[in-house]
Amino acid sequence: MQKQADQVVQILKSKGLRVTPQRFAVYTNLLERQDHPTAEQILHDLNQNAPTSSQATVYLSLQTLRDAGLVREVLLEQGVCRYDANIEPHHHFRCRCCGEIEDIEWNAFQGLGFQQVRAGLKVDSYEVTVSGVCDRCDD
Amino acid sequence: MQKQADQVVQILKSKGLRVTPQRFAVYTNLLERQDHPTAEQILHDLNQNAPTSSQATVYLSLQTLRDAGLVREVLLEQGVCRYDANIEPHHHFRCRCCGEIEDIEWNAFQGLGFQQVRAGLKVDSYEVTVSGVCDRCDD
DNA sequence: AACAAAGCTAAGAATAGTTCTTATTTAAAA
DNA sequence: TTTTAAATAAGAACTATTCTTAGCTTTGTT
Repeated sequence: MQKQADQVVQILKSKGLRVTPQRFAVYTNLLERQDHPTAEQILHDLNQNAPTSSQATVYLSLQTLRDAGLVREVLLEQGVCRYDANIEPHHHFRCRCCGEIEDIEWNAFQGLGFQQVRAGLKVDSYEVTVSGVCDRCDD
Repeated sequence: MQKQADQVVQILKSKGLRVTPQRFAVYTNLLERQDHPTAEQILHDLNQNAPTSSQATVYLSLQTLRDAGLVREVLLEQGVCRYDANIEPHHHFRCRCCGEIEDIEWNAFQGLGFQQVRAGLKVDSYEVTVSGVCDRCDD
């Protein structure tokens, strides 16, 4: 566990970021979770026991981590910005019943070709967003 | 042109919506555009010459049209909700330089299979979001 | 043609999420 | 240590969206 913490410190430093307790807390919180929390949820989670980060700091930390490429935003609902510390390329599934978002591994959609995208567009990346019902809701 | 207006009226009525000037204006504005405007842009556009719709009415009209399945929301940037009157299944390309969003026809990604999505998930629909640089920016 | 009922709109207030401002504090390099 | 550039806290400000309430239009019914 201590080792993991050291790794996180190294990752942050390698991106040229100063390792502050707040920034560290935001990032490790995201790394530990499997869900895709909002800034608000992270703030609440961190301050549950003792106050550790102000609202502005959480928002700013998330922006900083996003700019450093350590977390990504997930936008699937209007007005809701979620965060994801899984920066491996992957896709998302969203249950239209409970709203839960879960990752889909990258190679679930092998063979996606770009032959027919019009010529002028230079493709950097892409992502598939799947909508449906998960097994928790579909009983 | 008059004919198109009649068609629009018929479409709205077929969804059980009353045809008010404001709602009609919002919908035809969206139908005429190739881009993916925000509520704010539509409001501005409609009120450019003479005041025709209040802010609340535009927002509510868009919600109503969305619930009726006549327009869809496009969420690709944090805090920005765009609207699209193209309800044929299709994908989106977003230029990371100018931010423009353009449609990609549905069959540009034929052969997407769902074999490897985990068993519990029931897939209703999906959509590919492509990020890159368009030819207006890449000179 | 007039009426009633349901639904719609305007205007501004309210809300939610996010960002900004400024003074203070702190991590990390010298 | 000392320095200094960067980060934080607190609350104000801002932006996009939604709500509230009163008044107005369609549309179905007479």
